[in-house]
Amino acid sequence: MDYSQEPHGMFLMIDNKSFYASVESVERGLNPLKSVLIVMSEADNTGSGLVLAASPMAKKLFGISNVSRQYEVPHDENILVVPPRMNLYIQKNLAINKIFREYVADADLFPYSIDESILDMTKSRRLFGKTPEAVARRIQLRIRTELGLYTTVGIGENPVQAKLALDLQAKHDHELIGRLTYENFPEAIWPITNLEKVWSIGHRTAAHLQRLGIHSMGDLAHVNPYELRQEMGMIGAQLFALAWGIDRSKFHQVRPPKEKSWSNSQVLPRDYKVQSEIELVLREIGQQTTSRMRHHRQQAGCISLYVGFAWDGQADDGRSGLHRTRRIDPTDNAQTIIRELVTLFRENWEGQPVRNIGVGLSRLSQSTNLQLNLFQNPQRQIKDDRFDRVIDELRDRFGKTAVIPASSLMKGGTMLRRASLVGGHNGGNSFD
DNA sequence: TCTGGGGTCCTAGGACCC
DNA sequence: TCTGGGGTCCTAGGACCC
Repeated sequence: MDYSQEPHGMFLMIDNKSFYASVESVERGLNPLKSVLIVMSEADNTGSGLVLAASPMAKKLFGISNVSRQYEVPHDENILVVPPRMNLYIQKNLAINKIFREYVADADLFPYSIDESILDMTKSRRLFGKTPEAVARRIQLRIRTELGLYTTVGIGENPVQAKLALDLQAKHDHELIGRLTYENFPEAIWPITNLEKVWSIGHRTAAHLQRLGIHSMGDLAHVNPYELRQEMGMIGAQLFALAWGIDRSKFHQVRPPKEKSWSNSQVLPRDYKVQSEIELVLREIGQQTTSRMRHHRQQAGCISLYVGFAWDGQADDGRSGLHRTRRIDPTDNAQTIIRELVTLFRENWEGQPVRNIGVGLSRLSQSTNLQLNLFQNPQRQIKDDRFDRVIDELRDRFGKTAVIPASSLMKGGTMLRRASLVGGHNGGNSFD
């Protein structure tokens, strides 16, 4: 493989070790590496809590993993169980990225998720250390000293190498640093046989590769790339590049995509069988999603509805449900969007018990002035629109529970209970 | 596994147009 | 009309990530 045409930069992918659990430990004056602490979601719509994060010692001593269920967590007084405070984690994430900006220009910093960022240090590396590892240690120390948090760093010549170095090496390294280059890539990565561990290979793809006789990253690197592309489409071409540590797409894969849709979904506390109850939740979610979108001064040209059915006792792998999308005239009017959602639901639902409801808005565009629909009473439309905006404003100023539809107090409504959640989890304070 | 929640991207077939 | 070719839009569905 000739790497001379490939980009040779210096990228750091930095993540926070057990981020939520570490923040909670620091807040309590505990060392994040020594505390035995788990952050448990209190979202009670399913009745069973979810472990969002476990400290390294909680994982080691009690075998608790990040998405453990409540009932899997042993009862032990040595385990500190705390509720999530999403807003606090967002604040810490901002503080961390502020430190990163001292090492790279704004344009070379790419926050990837709440606990991961990519730094393109190709231009600035010489300023901060002799070797990439030295630069990484320096940044780690800064964050450790200022915020008390431990970070894990993957170093690569391109973003994908940095990501794999982070996931596959740094997390097991005693200095919490991993480094991949074009040169050491085969030695480091090809022996991997548990393909699911590799970023971008999920359960289904791993099984597909197994079926093709590909049992290791080395196997993947030595297939005929044209045949793989034939078999798996563009994914096949990407996987082949991945096996060689090549990142042709630059940031396209690793970079967090720009918001192109808004969606909300929830698991219901029980199976819903009554149409009016299902539609009530559907309206609430429609209202919520529309409200978020409008907050960003956008309107939607496409709506989608997801209705997941209750598990019927069949051992079917795939969960049954219906997913429908529909083009609409671009609008940011909640009543219009909700009407479309309900219509879509009624057209497709055949009475199955429902456990999961989701709403998506896409084909977004900047909403300018209200576009009047020719076929409806203009006064009514203007009034609807003004009403929506007033509600948004109240929610912005006084929180999401300031104004809720009276219908939400009815049986089946979940909005009130969920209003204080951030990302589906407890926000931890009243403003977000 | 008997249900967490919010996202994006890719593929394929049908409808429709010129 | 035993039958062209290229393109776009729409919808459904699959897969993956944090």
